[in-house]
Amino acid sequence: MTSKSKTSNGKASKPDKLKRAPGKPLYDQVGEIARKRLINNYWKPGEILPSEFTLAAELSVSQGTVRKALNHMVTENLLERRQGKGTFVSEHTERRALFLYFNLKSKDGEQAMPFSRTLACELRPATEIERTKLKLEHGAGVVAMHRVRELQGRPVIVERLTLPQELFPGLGSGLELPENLYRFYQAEYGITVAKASEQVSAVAAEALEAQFLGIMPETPLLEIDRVAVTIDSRPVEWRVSRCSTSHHTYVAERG
Amino acid sequence: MTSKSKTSNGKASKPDKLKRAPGKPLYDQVGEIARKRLINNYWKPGEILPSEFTLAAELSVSQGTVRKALNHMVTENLLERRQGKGTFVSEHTERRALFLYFNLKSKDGEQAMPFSRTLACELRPATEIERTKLKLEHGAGVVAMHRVRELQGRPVIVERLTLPQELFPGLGSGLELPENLYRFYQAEYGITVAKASEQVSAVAAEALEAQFLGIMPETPLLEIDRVAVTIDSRPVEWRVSRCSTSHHTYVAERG
DNA sequence: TAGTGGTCTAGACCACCTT
DNA sequence: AGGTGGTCTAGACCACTAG
Repeated sequence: MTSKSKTSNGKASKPDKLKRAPGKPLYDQVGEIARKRLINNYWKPGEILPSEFTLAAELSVSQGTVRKALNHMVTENLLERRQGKGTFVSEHTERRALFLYFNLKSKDGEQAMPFSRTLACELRPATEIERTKLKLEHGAGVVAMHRVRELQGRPVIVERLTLPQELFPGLGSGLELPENLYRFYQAEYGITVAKASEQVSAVAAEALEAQFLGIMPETPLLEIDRVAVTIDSRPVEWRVSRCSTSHHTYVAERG
Repeated sequence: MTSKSKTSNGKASKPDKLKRAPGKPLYDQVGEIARKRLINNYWKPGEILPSEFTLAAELSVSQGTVRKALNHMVTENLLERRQGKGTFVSEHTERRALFLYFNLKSKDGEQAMPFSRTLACELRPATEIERTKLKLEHGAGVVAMHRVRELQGRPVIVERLTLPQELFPGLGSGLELPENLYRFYQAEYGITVAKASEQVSAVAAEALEAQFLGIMPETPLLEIDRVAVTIDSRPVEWRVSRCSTSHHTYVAERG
């Protein structure tokens, strides 16, 4: 082991030339290196990447191979390309929060911005279901929050959020939470939500929920159970939203 | 107009050479031609396409340009590629129906096949809401059907389907409907569903629905309102499914 | 062995942005 | 003018499938 370089850690420490590996296209290897650089924050949100030619030279592949790898990451919303300027690491902007991670639309066609009030925030040990959802060890702690979210001035969502305490040190000490949480996670804790899985079902409103939403108890609500994960699939947030669907619907495209 | 050929109709009648157009990449033009050939059934479901080189020669572009156009259509599930064999027009298989267009999963992890019983089927003029959903003219007729669908032997979904009569001549004359409707539309009527938009909300079970599902009236149900469209975005089917979510949830991936 | 799609390269030119 | 990503080409070689 005379070489100091490592091709596998994603650092820019003069990686060895990439070699064709059986069943492993070069562009996948380029993609893995790029992913690692995002994961370990060597490339940070909002920053510009080296040009395709620079990366190609660094990794001893052609520009077209780098291009294919980066384009794939663009389809995953990890990178953004701007002609004439360069390739940038995606940030959690307002637009992204709304289009990618907020799927309640008004039945009257309007896409409304939610406004949230945080009701409570506590630190405590994870329950069993929380450990399962967030893949936590026995004894791990969580930050648990409650919110009510309004659309067009009307309370529409009551929400319970659970985060691994370990990933968010200091969170929960009576501070005002911003509207765009994923941007907050990214900016304050270096944690980037890359995708989320949702399970949707119908439930009856409990007494307290009904009060917050200004509806009758037992009214049918849409329950969205979401686990958000990082690029490397580590769970970051468990969120259960209960939504009044009298004026809004949850939308999805299929196929 | 001395030339008999038309580059715009998607037929294989010796199209003119494609030319670079401002703001219109060649691969988009190739994609448009390929789409038209799918739309007018010049290339039929299950059939093999000419090889990349053949298409490239026909359209006077390079193989790489054809490749880019076809790959994009693969991501839209319009085509399938099989190494060493060729490129094929997608069919509505069992797999596709389940993975792309059936999004209720058992909470116990099992992915169950639905089993459907058709309760009623009638021909009648479209209502106003049906005309809106299916983009029909005043006075147009529809085929309206009712189904109950079971998962693991348990009735879980009551479903109302509405189709434009014009697109499905002869449908509704007391025939048994198959489980995979989209394959049926494709095989019997040459109509291919390419994608669908869904609006999900929570509703209370009506008396009759409750009876069919073996639950109490007023139980919260998940309502999925889906409009399915063809490659060229013409509405084909409006489907409203009301689902009991005691043992199943609707799943979606975001980001 | 021949044909197909899949990978990779090298180079040309274009469109856009910055200086 | 120079740098960036975007398009397009041409050609080489590989992997898989078929007859």
